[in-house]
Amino acid sequence: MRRPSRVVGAAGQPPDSLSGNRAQRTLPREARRRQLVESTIECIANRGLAETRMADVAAGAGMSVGIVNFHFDSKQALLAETLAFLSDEYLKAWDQARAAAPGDPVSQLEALIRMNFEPGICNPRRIAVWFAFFGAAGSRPTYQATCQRFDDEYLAQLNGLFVEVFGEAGRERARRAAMMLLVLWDGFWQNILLNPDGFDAVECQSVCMAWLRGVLEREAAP
Amino acid sequence: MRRPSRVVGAAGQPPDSLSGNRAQRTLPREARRRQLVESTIECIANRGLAETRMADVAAGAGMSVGIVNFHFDSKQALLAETLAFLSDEYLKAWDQARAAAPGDPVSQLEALIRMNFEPGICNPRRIAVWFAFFGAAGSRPTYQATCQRFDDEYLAQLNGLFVEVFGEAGRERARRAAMMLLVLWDGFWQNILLNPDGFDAVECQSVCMAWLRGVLEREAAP
Amino acid sequence: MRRPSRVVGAAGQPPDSLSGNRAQRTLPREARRRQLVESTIECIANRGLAETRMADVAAGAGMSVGIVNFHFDSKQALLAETLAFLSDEYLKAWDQARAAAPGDPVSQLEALIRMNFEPGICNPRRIAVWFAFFGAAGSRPTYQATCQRFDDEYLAQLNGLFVEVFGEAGRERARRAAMMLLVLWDGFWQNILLNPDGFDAVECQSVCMAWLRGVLEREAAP
Amino acid sequence: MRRPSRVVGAAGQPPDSLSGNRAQRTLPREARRRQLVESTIECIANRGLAETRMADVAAGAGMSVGIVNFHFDSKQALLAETLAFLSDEYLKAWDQARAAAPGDPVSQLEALIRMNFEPGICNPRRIAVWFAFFGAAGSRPTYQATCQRFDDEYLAQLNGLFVEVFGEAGRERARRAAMMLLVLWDGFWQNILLNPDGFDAVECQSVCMAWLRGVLEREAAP
DNA sequence: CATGAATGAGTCTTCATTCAT
DNA sequence: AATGAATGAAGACTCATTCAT
Repeated sequence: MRRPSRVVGAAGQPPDSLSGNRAQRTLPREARRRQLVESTIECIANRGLAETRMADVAAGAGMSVGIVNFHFDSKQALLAETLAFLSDEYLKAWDQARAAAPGDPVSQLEALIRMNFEPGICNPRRIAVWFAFFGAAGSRPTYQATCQRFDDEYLAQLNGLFVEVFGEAGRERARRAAMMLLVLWDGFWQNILLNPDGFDAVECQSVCMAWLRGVLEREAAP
Repeated sequence: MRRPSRVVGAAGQPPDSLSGNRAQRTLPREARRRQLVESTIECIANRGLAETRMADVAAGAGMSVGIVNFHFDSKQALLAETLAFLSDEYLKAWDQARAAAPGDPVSQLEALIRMNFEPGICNPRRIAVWFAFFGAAGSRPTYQATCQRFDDEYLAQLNGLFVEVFGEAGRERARRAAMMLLVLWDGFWQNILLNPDGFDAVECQSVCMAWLRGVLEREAAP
Repeated sequence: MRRPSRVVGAAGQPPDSLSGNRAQRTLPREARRRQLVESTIECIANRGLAETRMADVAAGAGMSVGIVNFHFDSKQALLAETLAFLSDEYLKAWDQARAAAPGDPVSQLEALIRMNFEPGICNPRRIAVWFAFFGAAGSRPTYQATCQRFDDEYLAQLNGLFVEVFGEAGRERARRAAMMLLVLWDGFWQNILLNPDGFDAVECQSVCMAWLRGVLEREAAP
Repeated sequence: MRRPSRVVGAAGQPPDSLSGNRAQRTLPREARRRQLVESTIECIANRGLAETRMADVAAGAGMSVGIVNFHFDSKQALLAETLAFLSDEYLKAWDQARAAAPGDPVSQLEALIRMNFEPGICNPRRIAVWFAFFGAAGSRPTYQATCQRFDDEYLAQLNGLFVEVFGEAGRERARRAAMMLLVLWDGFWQNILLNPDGFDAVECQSVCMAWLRGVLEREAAP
């Protein structure tokens, strides 16, 4: 666990100093919030959602407990923000993957599959945090809403890509393929979390790719 | 030293009261434990794992708080038992599905797919509870172990069935198909939990079936 | 810990049996109470007064919890009875020691000193129980009263013996000697309890005897 | 997740309130711990060890329950600290008594006797607390260890003083005298606790002094 | 009489939130 | 803004006592 490292200037410094590092002393509001959210992610990954204390989060960020409640009205707000942060991170990775890939639907799909098993997105800590929220989502409409909203969006995009592949006549096939792909990601993530010895990201990715090839071949073949 | 909690019971009530929800005074040990586990499942489904109080569980079972700790040494023990109960229930459904189906591997696989989306197994309450435990598994080795042990077993059985289908030469294909099927179930469950409007059990089952048919056709075709 | 050994007849036996062992089935009330008191002493010696549970006492006596409350209205009553039992046991040992010794005051005093360090009276378990009650006596007038009443009696008797030795003129000396002896016993007991490595009963007794000899010599000498 | 305990404090009260029994908001860590320990002593004296509740201790110190666990990890830790505090207090009184007295062994011994019956050390409340711990010591090795360690030390010091008096040839007499004195203190304390009507500190002290004079005279006489 | 499951008030402990400094 | 001691409601767990069987 990170030791509390004073982010603000050395304490010896007179508080009324007008020197240039005064700006440092008060980090931008957003930077502080970001630090706290990342500490929250660490804590949840390490100890679980229910075992994450405000004090742990504060200590992990090298701040005092008071400051957490200063930046987030309540623990619930901090957790909601943390989930939003993860969602956003994933959304950005998604958009970036599409933007960086060639425009043809197959390349786009392959890029998304790759993205979903990249270490930055698909690592045990991140997955543990996602599932901590999923576990609470059953009884927390807020979390469920956040997750659902994104799912709808991703499903729609995947659907669009498969429609490009299968054509208008393959609308139903496209829909099912989109569902399959979305579900495969979730399922693999879950198994990477719960059965890390049996599943590793590289193989999971390759199974997804193989599935995609199969789907496309059957399209081409008959 | 504690004072007697109740010197005279709410004994005004006639013993032949019709309020049937009052549990019988004495019941077999296992029956009581079972009642408490089922109340726990209800509570977790309703309020979540972290928000489930011993008092809620007791109230849900129409008992007093003391009796919960009488039958389970601690809240953790109760939760562990609840997960074990769910695991066992699923295992029984699995075995029963296989036993009731014709012996050929395809029938067996179809039976398992059907089982996984049957209302008794795949309903929002049950899934919420499963995911509550998955969410905590990231930080609770006990839960992870319970989940992992079963996963290994199911993966092995699915693998065996697909080997029967694909033959010895298709060992690698069988392995991947087994992983795919396992993962599909998990992924669909997750989406039924998080996006109930977008996914319903019937359609999920049909997508799984379609996937299976596709896998088999490709086996038969070339 | 003794295992619960059914005192009553084998359960197979018809309850309405009129056979002779029926008398066995229901042990005399006093015998039952005595068993429970002795179990209480064991428990207090092993775990302490505060850590002694009614259930422990019952288990130690091989009975059910219900029977304890049947024989003693409350835990307090059981504890009070236990202290009374110890007091009585000590009183009997005292009287017996005096009765068995020659009538001269010195022999009587020596007999009492010997009695106070006999294994039946002065053993770590008994002492631990005594001090458990002394510790509570500070805040429990009932205990204090029991202890005080006996102390007064013993002090008076010792006083009488020393008056016999010192004569009417030595009334004050007798009073002080009596106090000293009473206090020596208490103090040695305490040290046997708290510092068993530094104090053993045999040496304590011998120091008491030496003190007594000293007192008597000084009487004889000048 | 817990709801805020108090959204708006009883803030109507002006900060310059005269209710002096309200502790200052922030005080040195040690000062707070000290306050709590002293409240603990009061509680044990009033209600006994087993009947002392954390809430009582907090209330007695004019603080909230939470702060007790903030300064002491558990009730056990608080009690252990309280015993340590008493031990330390006694040790200091002991050392101070010796330091303030003339260097000759007899003066030292007299000073120690006086100290042991001074109101600051030998008062009903303090004694009740000591015996509460002694009573629990039988089943709590921690307490026993604390008591024993000091006893050994005091016995050694007394032994040293009596050796000075009796000379090398009187080693055995010195040892016994040391034991006697230690034991007299304990015994008198016990009787002051249990039989306050029969024993008062002043007379106890005088009996000890008389005993000491007797021991010394016998040394001088023959 | 005897049993032991059941009851529930009481206790310790935790921790989100507040607020004097 | 920042700190961290302080607050106190809430929850897990204990255990004397009761009572249906």
